[in-house]
Amino acid sequence: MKMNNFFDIKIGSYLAYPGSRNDFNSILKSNIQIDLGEDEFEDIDNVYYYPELFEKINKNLKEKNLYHLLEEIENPLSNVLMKMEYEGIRLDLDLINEIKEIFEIEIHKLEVKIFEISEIEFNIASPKQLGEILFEKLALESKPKKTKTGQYSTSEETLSKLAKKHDFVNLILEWRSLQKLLTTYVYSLPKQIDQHSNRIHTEFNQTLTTTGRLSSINPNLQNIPIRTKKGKLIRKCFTPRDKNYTLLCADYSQIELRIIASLSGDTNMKAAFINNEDIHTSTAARVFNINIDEVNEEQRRNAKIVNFGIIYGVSAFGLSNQTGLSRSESKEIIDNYFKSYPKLKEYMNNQISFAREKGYVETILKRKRYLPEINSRNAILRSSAERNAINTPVQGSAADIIKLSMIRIDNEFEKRSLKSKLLLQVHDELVFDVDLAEIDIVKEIVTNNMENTIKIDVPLKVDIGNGDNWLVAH
DNA sequence: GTAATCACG
DNA sequence: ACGTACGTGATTACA
Repeated sequence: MKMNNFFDIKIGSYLAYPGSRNDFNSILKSNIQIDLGEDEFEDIDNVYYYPELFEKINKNLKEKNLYHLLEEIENPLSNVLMKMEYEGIRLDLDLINEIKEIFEIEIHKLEVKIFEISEIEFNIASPKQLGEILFEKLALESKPKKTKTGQYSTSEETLSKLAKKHDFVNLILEWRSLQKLLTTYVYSLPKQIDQHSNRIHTEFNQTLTTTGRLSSINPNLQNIPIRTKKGKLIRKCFTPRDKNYTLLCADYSQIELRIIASLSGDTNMKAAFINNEDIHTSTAARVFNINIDEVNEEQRRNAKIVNFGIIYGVSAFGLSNQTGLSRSESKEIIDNYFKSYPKLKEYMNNQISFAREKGYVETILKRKRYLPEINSRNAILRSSAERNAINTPVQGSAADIIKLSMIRIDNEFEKRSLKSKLLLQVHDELVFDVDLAEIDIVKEIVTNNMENTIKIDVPLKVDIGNGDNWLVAH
């Protein structure tokens, strides 16, 4: 076969493990979006025997400008993920059993109190039964909110509003969060410890998300609790492999906002990051037209919500929902926001135009997401595609950056024959099991690669720390 | 199997 | 005039 017309695909050199979800065929389908039609092949070696397939792949890579993404990111990453899955992470069984006892005593107390008030035992976990108790037996609300299937809504949001007036609802909320922690983490994680390695081996899916992020299953180690006091106890159970090791956590500070600052080229937002300002405080100062040192907690909190909203494709309605501000106040804040960061509005409109014209949007490494509904006559579908057009380049570029960092860090570890291992990726964070003797060099390698592997128009900043468990390392 | 809920970035 | 934030996975209840 003549190779001159083809890119030199190094297929096979990376895909070391049979049966992986992240095989070459899946990567082509999801990340490169190559439709192989009826020509699907299971065994990667086959591609060498089917010149027409080989040609089809190369034609796609060339047309879509995706050779680099396949060759420099997704293929080598599959090998890094394989090693992370193989390595696993240690769970402190004694500690999680202590936590189990504490939680079980507490949840039992809650149940006694709840049934005292309801005067009848019912299944608190059943939204249907709970709705009937709350809104019929106890009649806590005159016109209760319903879900789309006609059931009473008992979501956290609905219940939190009710809880101000009725303490009973607080008991339900506490029971729910405790039940969640018990079933999803305390009971389930110990069952997932591998018999041979005594460690938990998650599986990373490289070919699932629409934006280029990874996902994690069996168990999902990308949603280990951290936001609440009790949740933090769960995170504390993840520990280094032994007393000669420490867990190291490195996370990007505000990577998505830095990316949108860079992509939009907005001078004001770029300046905030270049001057190492607190972005939410800076935003509050601009939006509310006050000095940085005059920003109060509430203003910063609202500015933070707007900053996130911008990344998601904000509307005045969505903002007022999140903040409790009125619709008109929200509109005013958003108007001020775009006056403060004028290029951002322009950038968002440009992304939408780009998607309408080309049918897709792309990240800084040319990862593409196709948005066929961007030209739909259905306003709901169209606005959804427009929000995707804004959000995907931001979320996806962050995924590009951390993926390339992971590959570089892995290469560096191999080159220096370090014992320390990359264990987990949580979207903007990497977790390592670090040999204490290597801590200084590992910190240097990790920070340097995460901050400098891909340059954008503002500095990337990494917070790094280590300790005897995942909670204190953070 | 789907809906509802809630854990994370 | 419309309905409303982006991306995931696990658990439980229930049709």
